[in-house]
Amino acid sequence: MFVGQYNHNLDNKGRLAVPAKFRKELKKAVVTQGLDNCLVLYPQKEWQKVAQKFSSLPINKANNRAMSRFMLAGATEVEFDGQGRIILPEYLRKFAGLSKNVVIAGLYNYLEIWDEKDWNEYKAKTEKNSTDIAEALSDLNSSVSL
Amino acid sequence: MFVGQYNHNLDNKGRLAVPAKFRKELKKAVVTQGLDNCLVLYPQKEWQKVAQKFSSLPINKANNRAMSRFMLAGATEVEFDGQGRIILPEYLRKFAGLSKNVVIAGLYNYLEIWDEKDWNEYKAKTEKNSTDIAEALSDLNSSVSL
DNA sequence: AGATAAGTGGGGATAAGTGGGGAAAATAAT
DNA sequence: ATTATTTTCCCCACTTATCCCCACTTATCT
Repeated sequence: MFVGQYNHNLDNKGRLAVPAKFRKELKKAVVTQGLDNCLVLYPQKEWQKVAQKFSSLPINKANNRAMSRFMLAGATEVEFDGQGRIILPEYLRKFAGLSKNVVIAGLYNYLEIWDEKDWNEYKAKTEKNSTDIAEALSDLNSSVSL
Repeated sequence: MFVGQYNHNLDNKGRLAVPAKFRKELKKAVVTQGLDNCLVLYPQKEWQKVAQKFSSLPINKANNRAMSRFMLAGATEVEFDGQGRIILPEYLRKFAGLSKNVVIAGLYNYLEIWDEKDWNEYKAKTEKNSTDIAEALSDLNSSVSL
């Protein structure tokens, strides 16, 4: 499964090299918009599950419709070239505010793609509050033990 | 299981020799960010449990996402080279403020990795207040896990 | 003190990441 | 319909980082 974070560069053709360790577990993948202004990359299998979930949400709630459109309509299938790179279409790069320096993070069963600057800011914020967040978590869900 | 503390040196390639006594019980391991600014090293088995929990948190809550990113994206699978060393990636060294002198402490079912200076300060502080801290501990007898 | 194991440091081979050129395909224009 | 222009894709080459091995130093055990 996917863990860790890597700093890679987006070249001027919109190509992004997926870390070799992740690549091995990925043949086909789907990239779409994620929360907190990042992109998410699912292996084909995981994507099926996610898409299923969103498409089966009751459509009477406005929030459900919005979320489904966000995730499903924003999605693109990506393939790897000989060097293990994928092409991120312009609208996704724009959405996530990607310039050149990009962070690819493994979140166990999927990947996230961030603009490096945003990632660093988010990380700094989280680390500063990590103790509080951890304590709040364990209040809500006592089964999470560190 | 893991007990005791060792002072080791990080070389300029980011490598850290794991104490031989610990090494014997570890084939594969995962290092990630811990609370109080240290790194945590889990044996593969322990890690599976932890990762499972974090990866299955509902992603609709901001705190859940933050915590998952902290623990999962902060993690790295580490392997031992012929000399029993692991490589700590730059972002983890930076997170824990590791320079050269490092303390590796066994906490029964996992290891902690500290910058030596921080460790000494933390130790001094807690030893001075140990009785107070013990008093404030909630029900050690019940199922509370630290 | 000698022997053995553990920890530390560095160099060379190999793989991973990055950038760019050119062929093929698609689209658009005459 | 043919040509021209743009876009996509594949391949090659370079640079940088990672891994593996060897050698030295320090500590531990008998």
